[in-house]
Amino acid sequence: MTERKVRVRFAPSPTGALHIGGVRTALYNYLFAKKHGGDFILRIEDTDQGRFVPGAEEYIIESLKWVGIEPNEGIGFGEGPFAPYRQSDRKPMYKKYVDQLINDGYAYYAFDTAEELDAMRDRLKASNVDSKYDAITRTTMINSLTLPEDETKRRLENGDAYVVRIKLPRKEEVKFHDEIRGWVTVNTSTMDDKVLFKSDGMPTYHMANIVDDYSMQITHVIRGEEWLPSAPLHVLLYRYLGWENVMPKFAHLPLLLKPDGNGKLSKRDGDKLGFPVFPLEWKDPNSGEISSGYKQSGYLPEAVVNLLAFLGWNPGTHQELFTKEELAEAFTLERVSKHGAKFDQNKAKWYNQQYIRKVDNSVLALELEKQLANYNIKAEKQYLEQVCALVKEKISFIKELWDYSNYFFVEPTVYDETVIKKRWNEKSPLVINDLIELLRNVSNFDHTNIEAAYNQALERNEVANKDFLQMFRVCLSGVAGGPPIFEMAALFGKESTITRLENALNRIK
RNA sequence: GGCCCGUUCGUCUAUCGGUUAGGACAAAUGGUUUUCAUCCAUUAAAGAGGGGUUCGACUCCCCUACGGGCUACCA
Repeated sequence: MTERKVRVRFAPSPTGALHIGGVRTALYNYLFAKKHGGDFILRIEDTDQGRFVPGAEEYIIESLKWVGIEPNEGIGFGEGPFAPYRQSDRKPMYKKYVDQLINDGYAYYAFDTAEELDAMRDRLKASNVDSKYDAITRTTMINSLTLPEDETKRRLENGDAYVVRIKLPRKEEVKFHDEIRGWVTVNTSTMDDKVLFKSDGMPTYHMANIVDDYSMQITHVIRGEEWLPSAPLHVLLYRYLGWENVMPKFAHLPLLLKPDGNGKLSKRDGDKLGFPVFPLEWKDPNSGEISSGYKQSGYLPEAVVNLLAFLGWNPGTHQELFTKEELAEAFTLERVSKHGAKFDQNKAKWYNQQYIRKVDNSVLALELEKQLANYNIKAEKQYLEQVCALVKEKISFIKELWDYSNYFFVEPTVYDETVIKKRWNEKSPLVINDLIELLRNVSNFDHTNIEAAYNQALERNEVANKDFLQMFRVCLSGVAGGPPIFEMAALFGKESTITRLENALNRIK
């Protein structure tokens, strides 16, 4: 094969939300293309009209945009020189090649009805034989191989429903090289005469896939392992169409498995597993069921890219944090693992934490601002940034910003009971009163001065720091944990700090 | 059932015939933070089983077991 520009494609079907395994497949394609200075194409495989789900195509596009793995050609990303990129729009292109296969003796017409096919399968199953439409069984079925030539012609002219099936040799080894798994050999005796062209005039996946990859000059097919069994069929199609010299290289990715170790991750898992399986929130148009998305769950796209990249691939070094660019640089199909990977929530959380810490406070402030809007709270930008700086390393997900910072915006009305029960005593009101008085006289309300006033109040009442510090925190914020107390108070400001103490005094008894 | 692919700590994985089998997440313990989170240190944790090949196998071959995928006029 001559040196061709690397061109890869991600080719999902718009049958629902794109799940996270699909995003990983897209990512690996993207990384591979970037690594080799090639093109990454988005093609929509919608040959099954019955399974079309409205909104799914838009969802796929939005998802890819969110994670930042944008194709440079294809639906939703500027149609390139190989348009159209939606198989339903390419419908007229396929028939020609199907006819070519028939003329060359590699495919044939079949007129069997669904009932007849079922009957054949039942019959074969009953006699414990593999129930497939193959070199043997096709001789007992109704097709252009068993029908007289003029009868076939008559049926076609009459407009009878038909499909076109590939005519596989009875016994022949099909061998192909997978970039991840090495050589794979399958005998055609275990395969069946797959339908290439459906009675509704649409090609099946197998046919459309080969014609499109060929005509879009795809050099590498990087897809999920579920396609491995049909790869020999695809190899045969390239051969029969005379395209073997430009056949793409294949790489079948290991699957993403459910954490409980039972089966592959699927769209239907929705939220059942306790973590999102979709990049974006998805509302099923049929059931109305809403499934959460990584975005809405507070994941950063950079973290999703990084954690997905490591589910089935690793650089062979100890580095675990990679930017998209670094990934593209380091990525090789050679280092993709062969076995399925269970999704690990903890690791995902850890990745997100790492990325949140890297995010600039001003960016987090914007997110916090959005969350505050839900409560009709407005705050100054500078204040928001300072709050974010204090709480950022405590959170794992963006959406937790509010949970960890709400008391910066709303003065507490309830106080952590455990702490109060343990620490509140007859001296507490005295200390607080002294503290209020001392704080009133602090002119420069920064954390050192607050701390000095605090220590003075303790001394006056002969109270030990450890017996009161957390009490102080609870009076100010209502909760037992949080950022350094005096810095927190400094951010509240003098007025609010004093009000909070007064409120606590009135409410706690 | 048939065919294909796979199998290293609980999880993601490193190792490409010779290692005390390494790292990360999670866990446990201790320390720091007089809180939580962070951070630091420490601990525990793995080659599915059986045959070969070899001076020597986690690594190569075979068998078994187990896991996964496919087996539609779905992709």
